Amino acid sequence: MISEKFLMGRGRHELSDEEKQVLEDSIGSVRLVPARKQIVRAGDLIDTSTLLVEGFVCRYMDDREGQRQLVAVHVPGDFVDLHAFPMKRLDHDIATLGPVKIACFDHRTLQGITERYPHLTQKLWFSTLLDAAMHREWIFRLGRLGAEGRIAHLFCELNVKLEMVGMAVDGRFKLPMTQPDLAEASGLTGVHVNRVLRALREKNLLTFKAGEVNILDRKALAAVAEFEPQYLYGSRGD
Amino acid sequence: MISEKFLMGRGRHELSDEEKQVLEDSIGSVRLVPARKQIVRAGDLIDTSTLLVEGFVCRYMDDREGQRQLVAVHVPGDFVDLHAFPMKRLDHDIATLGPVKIACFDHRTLQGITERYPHLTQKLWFSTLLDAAMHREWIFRLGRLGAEGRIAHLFCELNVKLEMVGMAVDGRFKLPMTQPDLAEASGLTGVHVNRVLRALREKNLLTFKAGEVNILDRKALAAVAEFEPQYLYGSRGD
DNA sequence: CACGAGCTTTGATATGTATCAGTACGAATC
DNA sequence: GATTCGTACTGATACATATCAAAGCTCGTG
Repeated sequence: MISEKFLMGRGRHELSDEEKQVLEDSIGSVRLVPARKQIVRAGDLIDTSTLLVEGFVCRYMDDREGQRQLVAVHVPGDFVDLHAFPMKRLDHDIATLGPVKIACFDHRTLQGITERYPHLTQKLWFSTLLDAAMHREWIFRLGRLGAEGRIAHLFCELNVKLEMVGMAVDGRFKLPMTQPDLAEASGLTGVHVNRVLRALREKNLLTFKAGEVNILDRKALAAVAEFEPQYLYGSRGD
Repeated sequence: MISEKFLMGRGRHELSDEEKQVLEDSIGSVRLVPARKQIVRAGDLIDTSTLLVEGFVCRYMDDREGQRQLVAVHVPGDFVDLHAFPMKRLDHDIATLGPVKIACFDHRTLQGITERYPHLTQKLWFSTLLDAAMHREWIFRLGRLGAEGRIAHLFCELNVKLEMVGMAVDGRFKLPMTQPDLAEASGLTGVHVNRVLRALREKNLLTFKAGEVNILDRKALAAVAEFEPQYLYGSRGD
């Protein structure tokens, strides 16, 4: 099932078999996209939304000098631009990090879901709000944490998200990002990211080498990051 | 009509008279809350959502030392914690800035709307995504702008939002925030906010005195802030 | 197999913002 | 009319991060 990772670890079990099937049958096409390609440009009118099946994509905005600020990093199972369905346009760009596989959902098909499946619709809504919760956490990260905390927080978040879809084991996972990418996600320069990574390495908190993250001391890293993962689950009661 | 400002300036006209009435009739109670009171605490299970009718509220998260980071400032017409309806819990706190009037919507009532009024439901969904768009803009603001840009951006955003509901005229509006509040919204210290405000004043861009903002040079201020307001309208095609 | 482009790493210096330590002012309270 | 408390403002110094410059490394490509 192509959509099997959707909401995995965040209430996928609350979808009925019928709902899972409706979602799966709503997939219009599946595409492969190479690394470092733009998928959507800010301002474009769009009529499909994208579920990430394999690989990593990011969302970002450019400042006046063309410098990027990443606003989200997505992993398999994320409905990357579902919010474009109610919004019609995107206010930012989306690009791949590594090579990816994506599933496209036509907005007319999604429209049909909202008319016939209110519970499934609410789950789709819910998934867009998980993104909003992550956005808030990033605001906190950039507003209140120093450089080490920001980088540490990013790795903590990715680790939990990847664990939920079985792509991180024991604090180890692949991540097709460079140091300048981490800088763009953290409001720092590439040079400084390099020094921060060394500091984290020397404290035996984590290593990041050749696109491979290894979290050595999860608890200490979370402390540096002031990281509390509840927001990733939607803070639900169950 | 208590809910008359909901989506005002962002597609309220796309709601039918029936839908407006359904929304109005869904109001469970209207409450007055004094300034500087917490309305919702992070982690609480909640079963109502709050439409802001009059006044200002903010959402925020605390760091380990109890320092706040504001993640949003809300103005009348904003459905402050509608996202708590699909989410059940909040991952952050909500507090009033000045005294406010709020309208409460029971989640069971909202549930009924999602089952019977798919178009209205989509508008509610849309309104939560406007918040997400603002969150993204704040990430950009904190990640890529310096102190002057951050403060300028905040004022630009509030000006546009307040204009949409008729509460800002010609760049002038009331804002019950202190300099330390601005600092908490901008990832700065209160002391530095004070210097930044002086700089903006000396450049004849804006004044902020006794809770009253006066934007003197809107265009120049927007330039400092790298501010482009499309995101506030939901980037819609119309 | 050599080359080049982008990534990683390092050092020296510059700059922006925080921190510390107050003073001044204004509005509410007695 | 004096007092108090929060808010606004100022100066001196410390620190974190940016900027500039350059060398080494890696991997894909011709």
